[in-house]
Amino acid sequence: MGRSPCCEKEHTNKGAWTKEEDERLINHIKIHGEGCWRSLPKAAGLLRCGKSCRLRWINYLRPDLKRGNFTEEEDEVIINLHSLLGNKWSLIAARLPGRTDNEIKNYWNTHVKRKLYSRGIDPQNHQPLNASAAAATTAPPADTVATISNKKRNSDSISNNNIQLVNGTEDSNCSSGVTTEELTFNPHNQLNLDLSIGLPTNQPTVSSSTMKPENNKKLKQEPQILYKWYNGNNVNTTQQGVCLCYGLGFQSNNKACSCKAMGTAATTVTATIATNNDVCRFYQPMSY
DNA sequence: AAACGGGCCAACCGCCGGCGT
DNA sequence: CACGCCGGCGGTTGGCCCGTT
Repeated sequence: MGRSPCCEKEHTNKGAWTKEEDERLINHIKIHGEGCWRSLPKAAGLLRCGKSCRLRWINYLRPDLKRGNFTEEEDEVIINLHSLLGNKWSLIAARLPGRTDNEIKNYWNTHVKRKLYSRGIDPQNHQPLNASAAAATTAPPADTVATISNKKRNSDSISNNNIQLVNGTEDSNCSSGVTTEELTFNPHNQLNLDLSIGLPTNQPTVSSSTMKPENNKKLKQEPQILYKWYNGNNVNTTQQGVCLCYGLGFQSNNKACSCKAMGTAATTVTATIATNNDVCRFYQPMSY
């Protein structure tokens, strides 16, 4: 069962946006900021669905968008992240400043796929084409393994063959544990993916021994706490930073993993080992 | 010059999760 | 706990553009 439409179908324009509509939208957001998309069209004098306004703004009108061709570096980042995340375009876009999920998705479908095919790589599972054909009969494609389904995103843990997903593990070096999704792919080596947005230091933490479902639930609501923390008294905001982590590496038992830090604004990178569960972690404080 | 076909990309659609009541 | 609203996401579509015949 689908939801009812977000707006009345009648009396709304569809299709390509006119220059005048763009200007109305830009002016409205300049004055009022990004607020309630549902009420925006009426307030801005637009005969458009709120979702349409949002999409137009995010994908086309936003001032921080980087227009133009993708660079080789961006290509490689997209390929690497897609091999880990699958079609999670919004997550991939989060690592490419100025690029939108829609743009990356289109670029993937029109350019990168072809590029990978020309390299003899199956874009679905990032395996050599001939090998992936053989593997298809014996193992699930990488997309199946590496994709965190939206439908399962809230599960505290999921075991599916060699995949284990843990949400909000507070023993991460990202002390906030605000949003952490770890993916442990464990055929023989462990391929670890750690994507998180959090606070690198000074954030109240919960010991793993006290970690219970209700605590986990509490952690998921912490973006509100984060906001207060940054804006509250007695906090020197110049010393704080949002921690944007991305870790990838193969690890061997009890040895430092070979995590490769990605991102350009890193000031330090710390790699550690979690002795309990063989999950490697690091955090990468980002200067504000 | 016209017709055709493929590529590209902005926009739409349907669904989902979070949140407030 | 149930329900409805809203924002966000990924998949798909439709129309424009451009190269080829």
